[in-house]
Amino acid sequence: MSDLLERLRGRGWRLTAQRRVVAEVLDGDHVHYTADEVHAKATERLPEISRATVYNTLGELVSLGEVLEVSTDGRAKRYDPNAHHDHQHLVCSRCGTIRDVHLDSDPLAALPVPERFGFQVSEVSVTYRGICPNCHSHS
Amino acid sequence: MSDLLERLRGRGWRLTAQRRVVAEVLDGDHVHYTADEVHAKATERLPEISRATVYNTLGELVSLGEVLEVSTDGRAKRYDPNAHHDHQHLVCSRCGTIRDVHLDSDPLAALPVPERFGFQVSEVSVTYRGICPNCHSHS
DNA sequence: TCTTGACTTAGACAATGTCCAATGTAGGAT
DNA sequence: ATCCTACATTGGACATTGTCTAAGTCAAGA
Repeated sequence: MSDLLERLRGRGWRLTAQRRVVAEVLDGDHVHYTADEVHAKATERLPEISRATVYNTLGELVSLGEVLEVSTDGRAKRYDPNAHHDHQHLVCSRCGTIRDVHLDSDPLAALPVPERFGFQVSEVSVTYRGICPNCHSHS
Repeated sequence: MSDLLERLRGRGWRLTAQRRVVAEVLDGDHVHYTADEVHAKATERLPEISRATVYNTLGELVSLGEVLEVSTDGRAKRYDPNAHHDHQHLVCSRCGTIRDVHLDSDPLAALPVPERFGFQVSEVSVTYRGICPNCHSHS
């Protein structure tokens, strides 16, 4: 993730302790925290970081295309640092955990042109829901 | 939609003016209101209806499988009365309007079994995003 | 028509997210 | 090394969306 910080600095991002901490928290694969979870974890390393800054920074990372915003339920959005690998999500309807998954075929191809109603379609997201093995064995 | 009311009454639903009004508001195709929009429209016909009742009734309709809950952005959930026809959604990233669309192929087939990680997948939702013709011409 | 349990209500509360004015600071300029 | 200043951060008020509860109301069966 440190190359991320380099890349952003090259784009004129001012590098602050707060931004570095947020980026560090998001580091890793299969990480899907809510904004407040990111804030809680960031607070462990930088106790005075404010909620507003975390929201701002996450929003910037999303605009810059470095992080994906995932709204799986109607609850809090989750942030996915794995933005450079095309993937979709598999969500457990019981416990809410998320897995990244990779598809066989481009879901955009499944939408016939007449069904696009003149929209310039630029993005597709596919969410699979089901019960994860862990919840299933405990039921 | 009046057959809906009949069906629900058969399932032990007590038929009240409030529930009738909510169902009437949801009547129609390509209707995707938020809960508060439903409340506003319901208020036109039944001024004293409360927000809590609208939320309750929508929740019941969803549990009964008569209405779909759609969370397209991280904002308010929208309610889709077209629950009995399999379909997906196309959302305008600018103005937020939603169209129902129908796919060529089953999106479940695009997820290879090894990518299911032992989940019992029961549901798929596909959301396409883009700029609608109206927003595009006004840009 | 009476009765009763289900329904509705108003408003407090909770969770998530946004905004703003005051303050602080990264990094280029000197 | 220090100074400047535009950009970043802060805290707290506010907004939006949704949930809960206690008290009152009513649909529909007896």
